[in-house]
Amino acid sequence: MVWPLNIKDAKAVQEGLRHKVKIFPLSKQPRYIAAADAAFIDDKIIAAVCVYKYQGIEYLEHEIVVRKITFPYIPGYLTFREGPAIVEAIKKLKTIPDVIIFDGQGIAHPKGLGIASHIGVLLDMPTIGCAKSRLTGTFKEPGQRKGQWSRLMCNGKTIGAVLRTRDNVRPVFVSAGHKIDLKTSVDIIVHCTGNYRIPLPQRCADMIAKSVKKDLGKRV
DNA sequence: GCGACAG
DNA sequence: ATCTTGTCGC
Repeated sequence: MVWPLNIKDAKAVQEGLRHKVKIFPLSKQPRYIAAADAAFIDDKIIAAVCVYKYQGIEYLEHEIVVRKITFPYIPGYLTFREGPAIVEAIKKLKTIPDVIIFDGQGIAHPKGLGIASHIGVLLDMPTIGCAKSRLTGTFKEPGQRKGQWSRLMCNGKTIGAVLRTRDNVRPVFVSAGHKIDLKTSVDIIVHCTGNYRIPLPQRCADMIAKSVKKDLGKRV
């Protein structure tokens, strides 16, 4: 798997993959669900991906990958910065997840190819984008109660959902990644939500990445 | 040219 | 994302 190292090549890659994204409902309820996230320290990126059993949201396993950063953070090109390490971590898993949640957008992206959609196409797996803030699109503030959501719009099209995962807290931005649709994505995110704003598997990946970062920091 | 801008 | 202490609120 080759990754571009500059904006020019990255744009070409996005152009070649953007039309390969497929949106349709998940055929069956997932058995295993995973989530990925990353942390940074010096010139390295720490990718963490954890797998949960969908029924009852039970933790099963996690994998970690640490490698050098090869691309800067540029809005709209997050995949090229975090994708390489995250994909490696996903490939190390013993349990193949039925759907993967990403900390970022799915199709709610300027080119319709956020990190969730991009990696979904690369791995040919169902993926969901669950970002903590908006990248593109307009919306009305959703109701203040957990579970309430409003549509994220772009050119008259619904590209995602602004979902309240807890009462009176900032909403998250959910969008279909690949091989799934918005309704199913929202249902899954709601199912994975405990008493925190961030879905449990995603929160787990975040904590693991940060914990590894802490260890790498105190090099003994 | 100006403002926006996932992590 | 990351840098950072205490602090207000459920």
